[in-house]
Amino acid sequence: MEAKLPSFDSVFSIDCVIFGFEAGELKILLIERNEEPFKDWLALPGYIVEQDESIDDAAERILYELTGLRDLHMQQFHTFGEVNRHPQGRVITVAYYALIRINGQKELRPITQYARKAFWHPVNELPKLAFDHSEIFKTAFNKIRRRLNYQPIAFELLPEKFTLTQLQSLYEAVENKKLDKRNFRKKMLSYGFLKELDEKQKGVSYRAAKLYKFDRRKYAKIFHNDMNMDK
Amino acid sequence: MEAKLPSFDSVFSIDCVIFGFEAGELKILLIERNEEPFKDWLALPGYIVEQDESIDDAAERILYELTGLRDLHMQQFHTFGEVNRHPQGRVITVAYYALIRINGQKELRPITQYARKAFWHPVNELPKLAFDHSEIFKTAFNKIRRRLNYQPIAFELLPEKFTLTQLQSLYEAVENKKLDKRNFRKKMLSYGFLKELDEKQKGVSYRAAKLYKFDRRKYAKIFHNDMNMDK
DNA sequence: TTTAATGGTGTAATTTTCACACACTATCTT
DNA sequence: AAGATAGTGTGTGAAAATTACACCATTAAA
Repeated sequence: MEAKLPSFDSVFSIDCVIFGFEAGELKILLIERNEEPFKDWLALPGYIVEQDESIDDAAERILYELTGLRDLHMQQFHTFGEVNRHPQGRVITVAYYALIRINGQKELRPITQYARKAFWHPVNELPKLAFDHSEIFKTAFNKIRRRLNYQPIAFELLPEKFTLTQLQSLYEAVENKKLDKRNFRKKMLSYGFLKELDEKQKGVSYRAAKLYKFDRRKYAKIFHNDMNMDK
Repeated sequence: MEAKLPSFDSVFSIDCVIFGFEAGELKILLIERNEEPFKDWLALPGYIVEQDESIDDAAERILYELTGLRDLHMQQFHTFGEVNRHPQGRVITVAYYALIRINGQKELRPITQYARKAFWHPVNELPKLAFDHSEIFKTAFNKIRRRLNYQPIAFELLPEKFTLTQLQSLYEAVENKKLDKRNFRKKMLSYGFLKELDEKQKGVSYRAAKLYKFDRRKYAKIFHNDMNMDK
């Protein structure tokens, strides 16, 4: 290979905005940094891309190293390239998001020393984050807020078996407004991609709700072209 | 500034997908390359980002140098980071799109030697392009096709004063299907952001159509989200 | 058995979408 | 000046989707 390309001290990085839903609240995954710059600050999980890995691969690796999480389906959403966004030099960062089930028991455990810990934090009361991560988060949140209405992303945040009320409260959390219960149910069920199970909720001290499951096959059949849920 | 960042031979580039609309056809701007690799191939206008410019600034500069076009409102839409997308080394490219009025007379004239010429080409019969530019184009086209239905991007492609038939034929070109004239007009006018002018079309050999203008103020008032095309 | 908490259900009014056909007008041709 | 040509401009009814709205049912705990 000829070395015709210029050689700059330029660096690519990846930052991840990982959304989860727990106790009726939307949360994101943060780390506590253990290195300069911004040592001790809270930040999005993020690090530098190696030369011989694609950015998609890098995103997976970096998230794993900082949080112990693996095999999520991450999605690139924006690239941030202001000259001074990193105090130590030119770093362009490609930002990814993913939506996952928190599940209470999934252990978060940084593999590298670069992060001291990783934990879930509600999106409503986020502190100031390192670098331009607050802006990155805002962009991500706007993206998923829109996407919720035409892509089946809600089901990635809920347990595999969920009640209609849980589904509704997720929509309410993301859109930040109350929805009408009857209309919400009617509409969701009318799509035809929710499979009613024979099971009921357990361990609640009130009437147990039916459990449902998202049926990916039916969904794909119904919206076979692009994943268009609206209109 | 401490030099803590690793020093890789990694390069950022920008590629631009510039859409225009002329004679009922959707077109994009291509260049003929004058340098290896892919010398003599057709490609999207694109080049390498300098160290001291933001990626948005770089996009403007690069488009200007390769095509002579300036001051378009470009929008980042995806970053391509496969390891081997560039035969000479690691190059991650941030892709932008813009929609502009072709206007027949806008001169296209590369400033650098890097492109031999720049010209409009219909999107329907695109040849194979250099690098992964065919894929980049496809991604861009899908983006604007969706966006057309919830953002006022059509008006950037039309002359300032246009007829409803022109507007309709643009929608038909992008969505690739015929629309009903009466319903289309009724719907467009019902939004309330088209301003009917006192002028008529000129120089046509049939009944002249009324001209309309897109009223940005009214649009902003009605859909009080900001007018920018991302999110 | 009562209470507290949430689950589950239907109908009517309104709005939006869609399908559909013909007369009008400006220009060009002969 | 008469006719041909080509695109402009308009309304209605049917069907579908959206909204507003209130009460009884079930479970567990007190």
